[in-house]
Amino acid sequence: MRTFVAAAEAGRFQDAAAELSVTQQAVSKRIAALEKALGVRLFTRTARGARLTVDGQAFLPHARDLLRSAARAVGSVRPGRRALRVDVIGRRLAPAGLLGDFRKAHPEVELDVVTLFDADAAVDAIRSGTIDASFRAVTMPGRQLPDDIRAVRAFDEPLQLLTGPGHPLAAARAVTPAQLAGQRIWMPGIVAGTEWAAYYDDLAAAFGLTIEVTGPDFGTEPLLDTLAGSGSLATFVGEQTRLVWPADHGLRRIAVRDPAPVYPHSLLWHRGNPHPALAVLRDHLRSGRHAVSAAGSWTPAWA
Amino acid sequence: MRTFVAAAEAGRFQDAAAELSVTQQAVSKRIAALEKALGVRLFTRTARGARLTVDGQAFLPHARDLLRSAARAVGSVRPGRRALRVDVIGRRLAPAGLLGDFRKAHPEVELDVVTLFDADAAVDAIRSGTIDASFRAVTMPGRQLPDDIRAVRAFDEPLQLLTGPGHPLAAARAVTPAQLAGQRIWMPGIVAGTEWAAYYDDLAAAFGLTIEVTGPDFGTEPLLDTLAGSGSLATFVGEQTRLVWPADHGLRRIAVRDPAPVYPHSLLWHRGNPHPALAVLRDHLRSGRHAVSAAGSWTPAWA
DNA sequence: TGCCCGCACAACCGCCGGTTGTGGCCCGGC
DNA sequence: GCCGGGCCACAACCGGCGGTTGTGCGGGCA
Repeated sequence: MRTFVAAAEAGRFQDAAAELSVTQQAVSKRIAALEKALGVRLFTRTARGARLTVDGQAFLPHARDLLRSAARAVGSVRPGRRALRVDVIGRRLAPAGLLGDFRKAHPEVELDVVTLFDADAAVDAIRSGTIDASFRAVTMPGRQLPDDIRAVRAFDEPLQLLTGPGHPLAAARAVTPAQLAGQRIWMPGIVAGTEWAAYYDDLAAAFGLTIEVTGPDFGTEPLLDTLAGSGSLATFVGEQTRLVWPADHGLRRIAVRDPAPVYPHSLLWHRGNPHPALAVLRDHLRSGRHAVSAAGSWTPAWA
Repeated sequence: MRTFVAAAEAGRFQDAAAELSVTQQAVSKRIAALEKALGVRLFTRTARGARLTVDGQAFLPHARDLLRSAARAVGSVRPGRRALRVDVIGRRLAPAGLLGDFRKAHPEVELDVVTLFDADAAVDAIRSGTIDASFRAVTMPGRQLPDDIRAVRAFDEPLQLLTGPGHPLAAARAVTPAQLAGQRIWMPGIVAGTEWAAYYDDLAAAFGLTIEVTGPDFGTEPLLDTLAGSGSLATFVGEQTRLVWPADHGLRRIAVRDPAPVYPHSLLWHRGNPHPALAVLRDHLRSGRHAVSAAGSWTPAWA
């Protein structure tokens, strides 16, 4: 591909060969091999060089795109000056959406999103320089952040109740946490010891809820299927969580108010991290309308 | 890259090897070679398979992107079911911008834009199936379209006058063609015998203009430089033409009215072309607000 | 603790992709 | 019209890349 682009730009195989530090014959063989693989002729050979055919013209922007893609791929892991790397809890949760907004607002910033196992791994990765920042709960009960880690409360995300159409609360426009006492709240896939488990433990204790965090995580589709078919099960989802409906199950998202439980997303980073894009991200968080803890909301005491 | 993605998805080199119909050792060597080339470790090898490192997680979406890019590249020249291929006169002129809008409105359509030498080549390419459609002047004086070519007037693009700050008309908000009689209009790079030359010939004859189409085309930058430094030269540009200012030269774009010369862009295609995206493009042209010949505009008699 | 699964290393080898050498074609100049 | 030069294709050659088979090793799990 690189040879093709070089030849297209130079207009002559010989110049492309010089550019790539190979012989003209090597360029000729490379182009011939590419043409054979594609089944079309990319250049018309003349006595004064090689000009693109129509197929070649159509192919050229795709070839450039592929080279750009390859450069971005290398740039994402290049030691030293790699792209900004941010850890999020889940790809479909609010932090991931926020990073999507950030990407749109700053398309020039190379950004990679990863998901680490837990908050401890995230802190370790931040300290070792493996990642640049992490969206996690700022503090866990009984845990203390190391001195070299900085954190800001980035934004709070209200929780909503997700139920099937047969649930007793399905028709409600909003519910209070007190109304949920006694209801079965099912949160499979929550690993004990993580900040999510701590959050839901506190939430359950504060309002007398029954939250089942047991059970393996089979993915969202089976969860949604089960919810849709159950008349008694419900689960919590973040307000900004984007679900992919496998089909229309008649699922209902119901606001929770008085007080509204909100999940406190925070941004963690290393004190001495010099990555220029990190400052851009922090500015974006500050300048955006990422409201923090409106009145009438609930967060755990440790947040 | 394909091996990396397969291994990341499978979680085990052996399964990826089966998927790719090679041995496990080959996959191991490929991954090792990629890691060596990148200078980072992409997988952590365990007794139960291979899991992505943080670097590997960051790399994975870029690898997928590269594979998609490669598939698009192949798709652009795949004989039979290739992407929709449309010829435009110039990459910075209105038809190219229109196709950009079309791309945004229909991101699912694979679209390639090419530029053929002249209208005859475009018609030949349409008849031979090399391209699917062409934005060209629908008819040339004295020429007749073949029976198997369909054409619709797609949209008319008003011309503007482009001058430097020292030009006598630089301060005008609008001019009439009659005012331009005697002024030097410079249109380098227009090849005699093309529809552009015919258009400007007719325009010059209709209003007594002096249009110099001679001279080779050195690109837009030298043209803009010359215009900016000249107190007497001017040129025509399409209203929707996007110029790249090399620097702020104080260039002025001045509307032309009473009547407004408009360039009649048309879409040409082959009667029997079954490409599904071609119908989408034609629908897009019909449904959009691509006004044709408003009152008070001028076009050549042959349009 | 022993088995077994899964990846790495070693040795081997075919062929891919580079080189040098040469031929042919097209265009421009004399 | 012939000659010359520039540019690409073809041929022959060869080293090493990338595949194979065979084997070693380490870490879970019974």
